[in-house]
Amino acid sequence: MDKNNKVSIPVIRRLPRYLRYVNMLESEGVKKVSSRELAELLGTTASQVRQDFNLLGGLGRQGIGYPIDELKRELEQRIYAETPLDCILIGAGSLGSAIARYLKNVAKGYNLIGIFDNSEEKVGAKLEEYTCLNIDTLSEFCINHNPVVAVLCVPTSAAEQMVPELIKCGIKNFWNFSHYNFAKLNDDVKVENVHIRESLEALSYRIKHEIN
Amino acid sequence: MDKNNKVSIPVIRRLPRYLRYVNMLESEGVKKVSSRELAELLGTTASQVRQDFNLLGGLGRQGIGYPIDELKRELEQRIYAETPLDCILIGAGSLGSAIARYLKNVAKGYNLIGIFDNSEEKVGAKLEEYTCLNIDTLSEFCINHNPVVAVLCVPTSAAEQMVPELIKCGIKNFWNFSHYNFAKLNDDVKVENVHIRESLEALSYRIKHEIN
DNA sequence: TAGATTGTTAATCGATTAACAATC
DNA sequence: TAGATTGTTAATCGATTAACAATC
Repeated sequence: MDKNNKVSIPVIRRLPRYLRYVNMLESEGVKKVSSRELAELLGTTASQVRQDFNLLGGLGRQGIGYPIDELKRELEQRIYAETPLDCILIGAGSLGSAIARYLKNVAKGYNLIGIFDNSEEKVGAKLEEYTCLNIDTLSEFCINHNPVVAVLCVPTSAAEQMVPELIKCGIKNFWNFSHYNFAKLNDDVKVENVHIRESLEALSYRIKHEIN
Repeated sequence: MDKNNKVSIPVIRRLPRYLRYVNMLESEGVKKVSSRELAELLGTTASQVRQDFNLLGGLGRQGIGYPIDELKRELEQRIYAETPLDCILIGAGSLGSAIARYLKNVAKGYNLIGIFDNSEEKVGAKLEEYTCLNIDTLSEFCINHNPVVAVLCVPTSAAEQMVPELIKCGIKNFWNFSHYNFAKLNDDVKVENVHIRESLEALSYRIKHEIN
């Protein structure tokens, strides 16, 4: 919509961060903030803050700064879906359980509507008030409930099988904790990867080679 | 050590990915791979693969490609610590439990030596064969066992309190799942952030604004 | 030899930072 | 008015991609 096309991925990844700090400042009763102050809090530059906020539509005022309430409203309006996004979780292991809990109790803009697993011991179990469903019932579930996001908390090999099926079910958005590679997929499929292993290995690399 | 200073953060984040694919190819019995083939698998460019692999010290051979076994050896040698890095986990909630499990059973190059929490119900409980310890015993534990990495699976407010204490205990490396901001900290402190919330919010932004 | 593919330099692209006129 | 701070353009920086001689 309108000029959002301008917003690049690096900027998008910074917006939630800004929102966190804006919320923090608001809860402290702060009414306005300058790009310099915010940059200092975040450990970035005032230039970057201004460049980024500019995309939000000129909320700032010369000599004054940015009004917290407007920043918050604008950021929330941009980030959160108007109607919560219905999502399903695939994989009810320990990570899946943690993520289910997060989606249910913390995440804004999402609505967890089902949890699936393929193992006998998991199916039927309770997770956060959800009964874990058999993966075989997935397509039927999707026809009835039309989830828009799938959260992948399964091993990569399982994701390999699941993803084509999920896409067949009409799901185009993925929050991916597996290492399944969406690279060569359709352009209209959106994926946010959380690659825990790669993060941990980057850390050991940096420790070993003293890179900050 | 030697020419590793050259390796930039973006490259470091790609190395674990290369290693995954190299392992995959090896398990399929493949003996050599060209930059073009690997690029296709990963969804990147042959140029980037060659640039990156060049930093590993010229393993490739013109007209042939890169030998899988040497690639694997070199990548592993770079990424994993010679001696596993002793680490402690702070926060035994559902995410902490999942991460403990991962560190114990999956992660290479790390050795989980203790789990801490501040809540009465958690302390004394068993997680993956570890008995959850009281956070008050942290500094004593650190004096005795000298962990080198702390994994933060606590809320941001708890991290705010904990981090200075952990640093006082001599810990300089952090795998951070909280939103505590290390920005203005000492230069010799290394942090890898896994910001789940920000990833999820970036996804909803992209869905809302149709950005791929 | 001819074909393939590297290593590496050069060109391009995009993101970050700096600068400064506009203006509150 | 003077000081502060924005919005925005220009400069810089770094990362990615392209090109090609070297060589297996």
